[in-house]
Amino acid sequence: MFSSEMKKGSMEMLILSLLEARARHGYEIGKLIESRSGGKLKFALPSLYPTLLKLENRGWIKGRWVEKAGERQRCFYKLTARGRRILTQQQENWKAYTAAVNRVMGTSRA
Amino acid sequence: MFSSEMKKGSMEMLILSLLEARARHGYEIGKLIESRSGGKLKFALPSLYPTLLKLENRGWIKGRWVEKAGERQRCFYKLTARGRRILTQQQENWKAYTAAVNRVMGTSRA
DNA sequence: CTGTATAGTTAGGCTCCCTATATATAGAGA
DNA sequence: TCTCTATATATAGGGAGCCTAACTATACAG
Repeated sequence: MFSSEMKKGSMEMLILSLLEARARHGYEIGKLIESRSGGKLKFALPSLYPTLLKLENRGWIKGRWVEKAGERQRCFYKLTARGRRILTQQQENWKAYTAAVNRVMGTSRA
Repeated sequence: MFSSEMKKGSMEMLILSLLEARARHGYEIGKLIESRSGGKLKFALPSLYPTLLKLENRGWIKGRWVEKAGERQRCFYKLTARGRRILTQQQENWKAYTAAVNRVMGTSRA
């Protein structure tokens, strides 16, 4: 639905924000973004996994592999204390950014 | 102020929207985005000029070189009829996108 | 005569997200 | 039985957008 250009920069914030409530695995995060946006916002799954690793390397999330009998193993990620602080920053930044874009456009007819 | 990743995809729409009122040259567009956003939103000038050429090649804007005595020549771009239609689409798309992102984040605590 | 604002250009590079492809398991339908 | 779909993760290679560095050139202020 939306171009990949427009979506750049928002995947990180969305992942962090979905992990705020509880630990989730990659596939679930991808599906949640899609369903909660009413199918409008989607990210390709192979884009998601490297991003999760990157966020873990930064110490913003922490993954734990879980293996159940007769099930494929899955990695559940949870938000770290640092990730929570970063999320707050990113959400404030997002608000300021959309406000700035809207302000430039809103006054364009002046 | 904002990361280059976050800004991806918005430069085009902002250029088109600033040309809605009247023809402007590249430098003016860059400075207008900065001033109208209260200095928060900035694009590097060398990024602006190739984007203007790209938009012209797509037929969304039309440039005209103006030379005045004792002044450096400047290229004034104006919005074409097609560019005006594209702008409307992009603005609707932008609204839908920000709404989708906010919806995913807003329900993240559920 | 030096610095700053104006105005535009070229070159090279980084990051994000994409598609294509591969692996593996479970369940539904023909 | 065979195929398709959903679940779940990973690697490789590439396109697009914006960045910085460095340059040309004019006008004006100090």
